[in-house]
Amino acid sequence: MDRPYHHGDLRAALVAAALQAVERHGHAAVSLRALAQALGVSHAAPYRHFANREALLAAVAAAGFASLVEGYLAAWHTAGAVPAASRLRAAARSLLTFATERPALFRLMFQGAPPPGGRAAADAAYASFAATVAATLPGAPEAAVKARTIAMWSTLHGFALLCLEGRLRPFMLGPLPPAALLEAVLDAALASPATSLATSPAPGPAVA
Amino acid sequence: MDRPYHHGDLRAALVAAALQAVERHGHAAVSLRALAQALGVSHAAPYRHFANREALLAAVAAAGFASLVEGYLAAWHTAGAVPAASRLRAAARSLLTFATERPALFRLMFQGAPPPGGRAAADAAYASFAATVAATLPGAPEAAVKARTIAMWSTLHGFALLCLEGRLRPFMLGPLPPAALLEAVLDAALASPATSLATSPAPGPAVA
DNA sequence: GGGGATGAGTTGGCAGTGTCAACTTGTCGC
DNA sequence: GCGACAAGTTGACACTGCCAACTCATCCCC
Repeated sequence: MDRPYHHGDLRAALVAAALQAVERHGHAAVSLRALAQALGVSHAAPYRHFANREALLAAVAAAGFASLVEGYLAAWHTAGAVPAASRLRAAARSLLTFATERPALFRLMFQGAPPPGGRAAADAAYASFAATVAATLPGAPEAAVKARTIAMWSTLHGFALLCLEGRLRPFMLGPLPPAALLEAVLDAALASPATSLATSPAPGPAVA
Repeated sequence: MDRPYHHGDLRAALVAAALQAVERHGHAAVSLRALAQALGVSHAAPYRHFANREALLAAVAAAGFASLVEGYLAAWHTAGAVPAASRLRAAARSLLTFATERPALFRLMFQGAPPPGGRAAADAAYASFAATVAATLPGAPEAAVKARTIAMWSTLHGFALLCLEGRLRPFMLGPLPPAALLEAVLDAALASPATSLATSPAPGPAVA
């Protein structure tokens, strides 16, 4: 049986294969030519569907974001009618689980400046996250909610990356069991400090 | 004037040139061949000093860590006799400054699993950080100190990366001025939640 | 139903990369 | 002076992303 001239849905097949390759060997090791060969098409065929390598990886990252919010919202909803803080904790835990279970994909999603076309998926994911955080702070002023959202995101994002990059070495933990560390970090992420929202004369971060 | 056969200190020259290239164009764009050409040596000369590209980049990252702790400790010491929390805040601010002022170098330092030989510099940097955090928590039990250290690191690390990757978009900040956000994140990082250090049956993070 | 138009896939090639093996050149110690 | 050894060179291989020119299949329209 010889393959037909037209593949059928090469674009989707490429994204799927690239996702698999990313998860298996990291996004640095994906080669368009290797993917094409694995799918039985010629080495230039991918360029009919993606402008370049980066565009294909952006599509993979978008799929990753979709999967991330799916798990996040599922955790949020199945947590049910427990206090809002507990729901948020459950959702945050699902975030960290995603990061540690699919490290290479997570890296791809958050590494490097996001490509122009790839911002939509990331923005949508942020929207879901922000909504759940806001739900735990009813009546708080907008600026305080936004600050809390980004602070919490920072803690979770930083911890996720430190974990999956193998940056947390045993000597840093000492007698502290990993599970306890996880809980402590969740405590830190969820704790709401008395945020001093007075504008102070400090250098601000670059906001793109 | 023709160059002598032996370069003199090609190794140091390579690291310096690579550092410059990283800061200018990002570590993905450094090419051993281009560096060699720029230094007036043949394309294979770098392999006399570095086993491969990764080893050279590891040396650059190590230099970055040295520079990072230099600035960090300077900020810590010049903060002087103010309360411990303020000193730590000043030091933390220097960390974020480093990240936003030298984004490409920071990325290189923390991205991807650290190479076997490149752990020493990162470990030394962590030691400085941990020492300053511990100084603000006199008398606290070891596990609590370690948990606080990593939680604080997570927040700072995450915020730094979100900033320098351009992940913080204007719509996420709304009316919140960047300087206020910075302060809010520092508040969150420095706040000490009532850490529940009881071991709970939750999946722990992978610790390498 | 014949016949373009057009999207999808192919072949071939270019420039550039990391890496290795074999060779040459300089330097230093005996 | 000479031989060992480190440092640098040449040449090659396999691989990559990307582009231009070409071919094939399909679909719409008269």
